Amino acid sequence: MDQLEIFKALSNKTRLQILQWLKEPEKHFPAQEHASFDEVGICVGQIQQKAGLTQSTVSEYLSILQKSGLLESTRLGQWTYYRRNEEAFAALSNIIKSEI
Amino acid sequence: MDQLEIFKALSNKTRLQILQWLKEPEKHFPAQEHASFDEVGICVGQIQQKAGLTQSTVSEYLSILQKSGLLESTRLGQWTYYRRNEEAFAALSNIIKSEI
DNA sequence: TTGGTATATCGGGAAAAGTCGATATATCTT
DNA sequence: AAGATATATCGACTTTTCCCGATATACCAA
Repeated sequence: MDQLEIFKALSNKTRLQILQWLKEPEKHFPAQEHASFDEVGICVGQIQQKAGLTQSTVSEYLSILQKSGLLESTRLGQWTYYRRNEEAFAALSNIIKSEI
Repeated sequence: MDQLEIFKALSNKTRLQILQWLKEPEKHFPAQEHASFDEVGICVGQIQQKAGLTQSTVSEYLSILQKSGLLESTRLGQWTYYRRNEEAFAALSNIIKSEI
């Protein structure tokens, strides 16, 4: 758990927004055909549309969030789904309370 | 409480380090003549020495941390003392647990 | 009021992050 | 195998951050 890397990942408006959207997918995204929200999360395309940035930018943002540990990804067919890693958030909360 | 501003403030190795030092001042800094650790914190010069960066850089870093709310400052004579704002850390921990 | 010390601010060069379009890769369909 | 779709990666340009030296400001002491 690299604190610095996590804080860098969180230092961007759009990435913070994405994390919030993924907290309540059914509230922020239309139903998906090929996979369920709960199991694998949301695919890149849906997130990209909502973010209003280019595909390459959003793909990279998701990668940054994943490398930090805050998101997890699952590849299903031609789609990559991202979902929150709630354990990482809990751990971060504790780190701030006790270590930082 | 501007989350983005806080995370940006935390996105630097030296600034994270400073926060840790200020958590246990007596452990990381020599005794001060003009003020007590508990009441006002540590003066810029002490922090600068320990950080090994220039005075201007450290002064700016402390200002960034203060603007984010994580530090508070007190001016006493020609010295400015910085100390942690523990409430801000607690609030941040809660935000991560519940909002982000 | 002059000089000394502590801190803040300013201007700039280097490095990193933001963001894009183009292209590569992976997978599906036919 | 060929074309279509989804995602990842690359190269380039712009903006932000890092960090410095120089200078300004504030306060103190004589």
